[in-house]
Formats: sequence, C-alpha cells, structure tokens
Amino acid sequence: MHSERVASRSADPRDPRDSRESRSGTPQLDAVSLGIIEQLQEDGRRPYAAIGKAVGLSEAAVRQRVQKLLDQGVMQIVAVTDPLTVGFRRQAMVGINADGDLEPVADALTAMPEVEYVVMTAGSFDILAEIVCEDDDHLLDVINKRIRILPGVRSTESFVYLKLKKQTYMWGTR
Amino acid sequence: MHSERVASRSADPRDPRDSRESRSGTPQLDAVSLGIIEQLQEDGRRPYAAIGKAVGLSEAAVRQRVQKLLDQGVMQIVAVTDPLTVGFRRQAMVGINADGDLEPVADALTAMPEVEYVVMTAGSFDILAEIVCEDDDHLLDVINKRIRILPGVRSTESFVYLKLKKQTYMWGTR
DNA sequence: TCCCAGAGCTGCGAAATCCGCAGCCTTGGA
DNA sequence: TCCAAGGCTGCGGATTTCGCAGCTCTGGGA
Repeated sequence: MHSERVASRSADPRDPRDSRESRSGTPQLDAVSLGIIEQLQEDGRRPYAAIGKAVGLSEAAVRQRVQKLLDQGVMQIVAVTDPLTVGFRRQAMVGINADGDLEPVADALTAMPEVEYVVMTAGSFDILAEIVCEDDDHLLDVINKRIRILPGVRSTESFVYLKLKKQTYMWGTR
Repeated sequence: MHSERVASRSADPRDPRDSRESRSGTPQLDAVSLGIIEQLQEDGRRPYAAIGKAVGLSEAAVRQRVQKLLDQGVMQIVAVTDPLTVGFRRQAMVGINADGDLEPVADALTAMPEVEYVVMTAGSFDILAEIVCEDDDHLLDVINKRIRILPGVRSTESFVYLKLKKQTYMWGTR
C-alpha cells in the first residue's frame, strides 16, 4: 500500500526541491506538495498524519514540507471570513489606471492596511485593489486622500460590495 | 489576571450568542469571538490554549467557539496560495452586467468550480467574479461558453491577472 | 572512480495539544 | 418558582506535534 511513493519520482522526474524556478522566483512544486496543499485547502487544521496517509508520506515528512511551504511564502494557513459579517461595513474593489511604471503604485497600495488584495491586470484597468473599511467615511478617505493622490495614478473607479456570494480556496480539489 | 472576562458581558451586554441577526441571516459576533478570529487570521493552526490565553477563555471554550464559527460558516480555516505559483496559468476578474434579478446569475456563477469569488456590486458592473483556469483556452471557454450564455447576462469585461502583489486576511489585526 | 556534503525521508520517544464529558452557573420562559 | 438551554470550566485519556538521530540518494570535486 501507501500507493504513490511513485509520485515523488515518476510524475516529475526531478526532486521535489526548487530545482527549477519560475521567473517570478517562486519555487516549482511537485505532485506531493500540491497534494498537501490540496488537503489543507479542505481543512487547514488537518493533522499531519492524516495528510501523510493521503499523499503517501510519513507524518514527519509532511510536517517538514508544510513548514517549508510556509517559510517560502508559497502558502499560508489562515482563517478567512466575510468582512461584512465581522463588523466591516464597507468593502470595495477599486480599478486604477496609472501612467508609467505601475510597480511603485502597486507597492504603495500593498503598504496600506485597508487594502487586502492587489493585482496587476491586463485590460481597461492597470491595477485592481480590494479595500476593507469600517464605514463610508473611511472608504471615501482611503480612495480620495490616499489612493488618488499617489504619483502616476490617473483615474480610479470603485465597485462597492453589496453581497459576497462565494469565497473558496479549493481549486485544488476539482 | 485573565483580564477581560469582561468582554463577554460589558462590551456587548447581550450573550455572545446569535441573539440578534443582521438581515442577511448571519449571526452577530461579540468581542471575544472577534478576538478568536483575529488570532486565527495570524495563524490558522494556533493552539486553542494559546488563543484562550489571548482572549481570556479556557481552552475548551475556545474550541467550542471555533467549532461553532466553522459550523455556522462565519469563518473557514484553510490554506491559501497564489494560484499562479501552483500551476494555474491564467486567472482573471470578470465584470458582468445583467438584466433583471441578479441572484440567479450569481448563483450560477457560484456553482462553477473555476469561479473562486463572486460578489454583487454597486457601480458600472453588477457582479464581479474571479476565475482560476489552467490556461488561455480554459479561460476563454469559461467566459464565452459558460458565463456569457447565462440568461440575463448582457455583457462582460475581463481583467487578466498579470501579477498578484498582495493577499492578506489580517484586517483584524490593524 | 571515490568520497563527501546536502536534501529529504523515516521512526521513535517526550511533550504538548486535542477531545469528550460531567458539572456549575446564568438567563429566559412557562 | 421551576425547568430547559446555552455557555463556561476542569479534568483525564487519546491523539498530535515536535525534535532528533540515522538512513538513502544524488551531484560535485579531487
């Protein structure tokens, strides 16, 4: 039994290690690590032994891999909620257009505590940022006094959240 | 010591229970539960005893509260990653405009495994949906053959992700 | 070719954590 | 006034986590 020890050598002939990196500097993951992530996407507190049984590894090995994935920043194990149910009254997605290099703008957004999510995109917006605020005043303040002021920012468009319908992290399990 | 047992009765005079619900049917949370969530937003695997010490509750009480929060769907404890680093080549935010009742459209989106995030918004889009795909063909397929076909959908606009800059869930700790 | 260093895995006790349960207290309704 | 329900505590027993020593495989250097 413990069926696929194979996975660690057949699926990807190379080591599970960071033998090859994508250009962004993030390590490449083998099938076993993906399996571990998949298990933890279902339940972030699942015991290492149970994960090991599922992916064909010992408890200790799973523990080492998980620790490494966390250290590398590849994954994080956290509680997620719908902010609207936890006292934050206003949440919005903001589309941003800017001139020149977008990196400094994105970095400035990343530094703001109210900004939960920043992604650079292709399309009619250069950057999308998700904002979580206490109330309308707070939201207005962040957008007008903190974002639209950033050097290079040409325009913004806001989408205030009315209702969160879905929020999952289980793409691994489909 | 165990300073604020107060919190469970002074901050909000009512029980920590779902004595009063917001209109969406989600229970109201007291300060202690918020504290627990905050702890788990920093580290989803933090031991119950450590959380208890931080919020002034026994280990068993924390365990019961966490279980209840999970059962109620108020929070989930999961591993989150940047899909782009885990083998999914294409990710996009799609803005959608539709006629009539938006609920069925949102429900249909929610049912799609490739859709990770669905939110109804105010602004020039009615719905925002985040999509995670294997590659360009897959993405194109989902948008053209699955989303734009939905009854009521008038138009869509896509923002393909180039680089994820920030992704946090620690709004509680600021 | 031989040898060594590094990475990853296993197995194993010790320590810490999780879990179920009985009992106590408070609140609200009959 | 009494009872039922919800929430909390404390406590053992079962389970899990943790640290460590030892093994294997691989790649590089002499």
